[in-house]
Amino acid sequence: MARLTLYLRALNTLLTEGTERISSETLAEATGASSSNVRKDLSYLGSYGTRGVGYDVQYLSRHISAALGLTHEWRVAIVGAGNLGRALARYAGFESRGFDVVALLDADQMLIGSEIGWLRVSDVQQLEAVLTRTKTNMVVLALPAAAAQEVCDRVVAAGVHSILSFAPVALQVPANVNLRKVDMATELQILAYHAQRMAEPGLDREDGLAPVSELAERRPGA
Amino acid sequence: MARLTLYLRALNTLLTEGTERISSETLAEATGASSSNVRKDLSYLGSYGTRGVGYDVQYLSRHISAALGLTHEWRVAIVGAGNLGRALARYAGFESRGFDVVALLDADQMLIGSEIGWLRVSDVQQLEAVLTRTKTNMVVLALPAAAAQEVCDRVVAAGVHSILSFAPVALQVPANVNLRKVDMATELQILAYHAQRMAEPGLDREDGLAPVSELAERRPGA
DNA sequence: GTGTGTGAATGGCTTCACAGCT
DNA sequence: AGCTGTGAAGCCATTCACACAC
Repeated sequence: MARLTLYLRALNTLLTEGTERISSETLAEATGASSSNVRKDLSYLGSYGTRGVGYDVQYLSRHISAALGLTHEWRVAIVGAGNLGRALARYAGFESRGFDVVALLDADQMLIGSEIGWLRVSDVQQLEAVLTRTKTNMVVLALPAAAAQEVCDRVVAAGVHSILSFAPVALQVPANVNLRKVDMATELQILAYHAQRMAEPGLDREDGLAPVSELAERRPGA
Repeated sequence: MARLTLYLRALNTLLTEGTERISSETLAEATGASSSNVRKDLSYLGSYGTRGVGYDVQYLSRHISAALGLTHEWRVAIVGAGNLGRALARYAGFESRGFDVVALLDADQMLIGSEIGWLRVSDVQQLEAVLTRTKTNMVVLALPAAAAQEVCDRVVAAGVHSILSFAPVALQVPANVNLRKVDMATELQILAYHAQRMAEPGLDREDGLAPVSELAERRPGA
């Protein structure tokens, strides 16, 4: 599913380069997927390819855009104007893909009223009013764990159904709200885990221990 | 697997609160997983729980840390001192979990030599020297798509096996290198997709169309 | 009774392999 | 010949359900 967005990006790049046709194999290479993966994914959207030839880049790009809901205009508010919030507000990658950042909010009086990029920081106390006025339909939470749930509840109560959270906590939301989470520290920890496994000399020993017991026994009970 | 890091975080919070025991049910709520999920995950590390009682928080926390490789010291270099790179460099969440940010590099002469947080920006031309000097064993790529692959290759050649990329491209790395990707624009697009699906009035109609054909037919061929 | 540990069943995603169209 | 479209098979993760330990 996330792959569709990668296909779309690759296709748009190809478009600007003037490429007109592409095979599943080539598209797979460009996006890091497998060719059967590409074909299966695209077949779910309907059969837009031509056997023996490939896919028409422009035609395909248009259909994926439609399937992804990029016809809709998305108005994004970022809550939290700390390091991350500011970086996101200035990130050009959003605007270029149909996501308008329409508001930036924070609780810090020092920040409220200041300009970040082309936005003025609003007071999070006026969250509801700001979301309504700006017609926000998507919110990005870039704030500390402690404040996240409360703000999240208010965002939901204000009628926003799509939330992307960078706060390192498990937020509780009703079933009709769509919540996605990005957690950078977790990403690093997963890397650390794999790095450790790969460096582990025990991996090439030849007894028949399953990975499970191996892991359990490497650190005997404290 | 990513859940282990969430368990660990929740457990550490509980530790500071003085909680000594926890059930799979409670831990599941705190992390957004299911209780059978928690039990299965933990059973892979060995059987550290007591039937009818639950898990010992401190004991469990220690074992998960070990399993995740947090005994190792991780030295992280961030390549790219743009908005995102600077935000990451100042992000406190890394240091607190055993990841030391030891270098920040960029290609922009305007930035090289300036101070961000407690780091001085190095010239990416001296990448190899910096990585060696700082004993970096993990790299975060926070740079434009166009430059990502080249820098990535150099990082790999310099002997770093763990890379976290924020660049919106599919990077090619050898099999012995661990690469993870975080892509914020993709996250927003996935949200947009789901929001669109939920708003779709066609969802509650009663003909027997499978989702597949429904999607294919919503936008008839151009 | 309470809550873990774990086989069994389920469901989804990925890969394989090849028929069929150009 | 080349490449898509798609059933079939395989694989992994999640959920279910319950025996068992406390």
